[in-house]
Amino acid sequence: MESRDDAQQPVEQLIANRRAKLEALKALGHEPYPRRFRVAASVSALRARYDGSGTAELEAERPQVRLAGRLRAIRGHGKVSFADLSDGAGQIQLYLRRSDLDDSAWKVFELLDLGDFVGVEGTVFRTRAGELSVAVRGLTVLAKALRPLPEKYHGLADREARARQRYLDLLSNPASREVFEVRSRVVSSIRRRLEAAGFMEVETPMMQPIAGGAAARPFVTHHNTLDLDLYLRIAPELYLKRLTVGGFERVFELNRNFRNEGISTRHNPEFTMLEFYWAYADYELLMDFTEELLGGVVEEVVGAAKLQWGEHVIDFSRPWRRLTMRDAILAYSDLTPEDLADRGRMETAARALDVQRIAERSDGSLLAELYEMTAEPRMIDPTFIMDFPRDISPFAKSRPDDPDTVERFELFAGGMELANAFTELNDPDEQRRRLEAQAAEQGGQVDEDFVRALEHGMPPTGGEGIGIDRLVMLLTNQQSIRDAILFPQLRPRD
RNA sequence: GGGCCGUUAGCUCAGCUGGUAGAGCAUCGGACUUUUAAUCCGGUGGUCGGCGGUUCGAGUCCGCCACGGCCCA
Repeated sequence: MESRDDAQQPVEQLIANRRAKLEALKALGHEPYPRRFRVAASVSALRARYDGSGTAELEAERPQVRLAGRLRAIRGHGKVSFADLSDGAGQIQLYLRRSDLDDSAWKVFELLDLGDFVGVEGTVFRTRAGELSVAVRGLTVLAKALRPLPEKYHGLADREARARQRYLDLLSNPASREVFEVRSRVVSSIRRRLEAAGFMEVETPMMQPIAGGAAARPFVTHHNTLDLDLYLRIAPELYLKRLTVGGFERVFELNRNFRNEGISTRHNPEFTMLEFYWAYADYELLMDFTEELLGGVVEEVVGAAKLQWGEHVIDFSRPWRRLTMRDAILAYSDLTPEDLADRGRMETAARALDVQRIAERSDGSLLAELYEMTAEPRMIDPTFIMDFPRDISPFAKSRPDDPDTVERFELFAGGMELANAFTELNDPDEQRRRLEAQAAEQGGQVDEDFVRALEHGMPPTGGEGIGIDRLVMLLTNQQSIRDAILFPQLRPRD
C-alpha cells in the first residue's frame, strides 16, 4: 500500500486548484484578502435603480458603478466572458471583454473561481439579449474562496447539511433565505407593535437560581465565584411579574428560553419566546390584543390572511374562534358532558386514547390530555382554547364562577400551541399554596423571593407567552422547527 | 425509548434478482467577442457513512454502530 496522500483526495484536489490560483494572485501582486473596498451601492440597489432603464437610456447616461459581491457563475466565450455577481439578495451580470481590460486585470479574472468575492468598476449597459449588465473595467479580488459551492441549479438538498452548514443553505437556496428574512420581519413587526401599544422591552436573567414559571427540566450550570448552581431559564415569567410589582405596567421580553427536553419537529432545546405583562388587563383583553397583534403581523409580513401550511390552508381572518377546553373536547370527540364529569369515565376515555400514566394524573391533567389527544391536532385555523383546569395552571387566577377552572387560554393554529396566557394570580397566599402543591407533586423549590414580591402587591395583570419559532413555521410553510431556526441543535458529527 | 426509511464523486442524483461504480453540474485542458442552467470536444476525480459477517465474489444480502428524516411513546 502506498502512503496516504491527502492531495490525492478529491475535495483536496479542488482546494489545491484554488490555492494554486491564490498563490498566482499573490505572485501578480494582488492581495487576495484586502481590508476594504468602498462601494456606493449594493448589487440589489443597482438592480433596483437601473432595472427600468432601457438600452438607449443607459447608452446615453453610461452610469459608472462600483460594486462588490460573490461570483456565482462564469460563462466564458474566449475573448469575452460573462459572470454573475451576487450580494446575497440579488445578482447582476458582469461583462468582461479582454480588449477592454489591461493584461493584469484579465489575468486576475482568469484566476477567479466560483464563490470568490470580487470588487468591480464599470459601466451599466444592456446586452443584446436585454440583460442588465456591468461592462467591467477594473477588477479586485476581495476574498478568495478555497472551497467549492453547492451545485448551482439544485442548491443544497441534504437536510442535515443544510442545518449544519446553514451558510451554504442560505447561499444556494433562495427559499431558505426567505424563511429567515420573514423571521426577521416577524420579530421586528412584533417589537414595533408592542412599543406602539406602550410596552417597554426589558431583559431579565437567563441564569436563575430557581428555574420557575413553567414545568420543564432545566439546563444546569455553575457559577464558580459564588459556588452556586444556576439554571438556564425555562421562562422569564417570574421576573417579568416582579417588574409589574416594581411599577413597570407594560413590559415585554423577546428572547431565548431553554428546556432540557426532547428534540422534535416542534421542539428545539433553546427557543424564542415573547412574554409580555400588562397591568390591569385580563385574559379577555389579552385575546383581543393577541388577535390584533398576531393578525396584524400576519397581514403585514405575508400580505394576506390566508396562507398555505403543508396540506392545510390556515385562515387568520379575525375574529378568531374561542372555545372552552371542555367544549373543544365535546366538539372533536364522541365524549359527552357526562363523560367529562366522572373520573372513571374520563380514565376509560384516556385509556382508549393511549394517554400515559393515567392513574397519577389530576382531574385537570386528565382533561388537558383528552383535549390534546382529540381536539388539539384539529385546531388548524387560529383558535383560543379557554378556561383551563386550575391544577395545571399554578400562576393563573380562578374563574369567579368555578374555582377549579382558571382564566387562562392557549392559542392554537396548525394544530400547534402558539401562545399561553392568563389573568395572573396576584394573591400571594394563594400563590404560595399553589407553588407548594406543585413542589410537593413535581419536586423543585418554591421561589420565595417571587412570593415576597407578590406580598408587596402586584396589580391585577394579564400575561402571555408567544412561541416565535412556531409562528415563523406557520408564516413560512415549514413543517419542522429546525427549518425556522438558523442553527438548530444537532448531534455533533465525528 | 420503539418502528420504518435514508447515507454512492465537492453538489444533485442513477445503479434491477450479488459479477471490475455511472450521469449532470463543479473542476482540469482545448475551441468560441453578447451569453445567461451558454454551447462543443477531451480528461481528472470514489475505502459506495463506519465496523464485522455470509459468499469464489458485496454499493447490492445479514448484524452492530454513527448521523439524519418520518411516525409512535
